[in-house]
Amino acid sequence: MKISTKGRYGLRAMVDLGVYSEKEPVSISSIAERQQISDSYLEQLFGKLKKAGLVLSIRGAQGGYQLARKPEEISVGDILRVLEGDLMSVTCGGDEVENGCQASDYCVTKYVWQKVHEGIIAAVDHLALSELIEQSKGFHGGC
Amino acid sequence: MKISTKGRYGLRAMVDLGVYSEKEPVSISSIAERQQISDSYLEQLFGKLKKAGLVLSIRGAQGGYQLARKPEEISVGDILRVLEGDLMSVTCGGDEVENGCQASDYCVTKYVWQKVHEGIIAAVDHLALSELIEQSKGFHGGC
DNA sequence: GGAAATCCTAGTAAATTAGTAGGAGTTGAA
DNA sequence: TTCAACTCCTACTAATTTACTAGGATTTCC
Repeated sequence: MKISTKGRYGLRAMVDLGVYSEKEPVSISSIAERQQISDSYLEQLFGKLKKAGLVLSIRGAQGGYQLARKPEEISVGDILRVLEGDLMSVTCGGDEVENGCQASDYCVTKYVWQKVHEGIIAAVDHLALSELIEQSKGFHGGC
Repeated sequence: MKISTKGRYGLRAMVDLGVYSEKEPVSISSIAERQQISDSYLEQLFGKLKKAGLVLSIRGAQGGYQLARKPEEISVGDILRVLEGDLMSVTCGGDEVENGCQASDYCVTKYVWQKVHEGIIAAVDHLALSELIEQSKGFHGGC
């Protein structure tokens, strides 16, 4: 159970974007350089983020990306859900009762996955991107 | 971000074990049959569970497995940690500050992974296997 | 017109997951 | 004492997912 690079890189990139795109759009390549992430990989992530309506793009020279909403209105959960897919997918049961669940399957364990899911969601949805951006602004140098 | 079959199967198997092993040891094959899981795959999982001290085994004919502790003293977290490895590993920073963390890496995001980790742990460590066993006993039929 | 950018899709190497296979060792019971 | 029912162990493999890379098409400012 771990977060993939999509989520890790993507979140870092969004914080970066929040810090640097207040006035002008920010290009993928500048984020990539600052964050030490491959250009083309980041491109893909921003494709998803755009499709999900979290960022907006300006094409052509001097173009780039900006946050689509105020960073207070974007939660970390919004970002991770786009990049990681469902956070904690509980296949057994879920919405459709029909599929998957065999007779001998104790669905008791489903309760566990729900609890875990709730724990993750609580952590991630109550945290706004703006908080990370603020922290990041007052933060210089290594770890 | 999802739980693998190791965690899902393993947890179900442990509940099954709790239900059926009160008097006699329970064989892998009987669990496998009830839970519709491959024998040899389950074997591997029980290898780990045994090594971790969560179950104990009785070899030879009429042998099998039993819980090593009272189910109230085994948390779901104990089980999942054994089977899934660390729940939510936060590579950046973590214990060693030295490795991985480059100059341009905003460690702000590390805060997020800690929060998520705490959320998962809270859900999973405060839930005893016994609770699932009880639920499961009063539960017959499909989902 | 050309450079700087987004956009889009396909491919691919590496890692992980999920599961098989096969055999060696142990033990209770017929 | 032999056999069947077990655990134990480890190596192998197929499928899936992850983490990229590559290359080109399109848009737009200067």
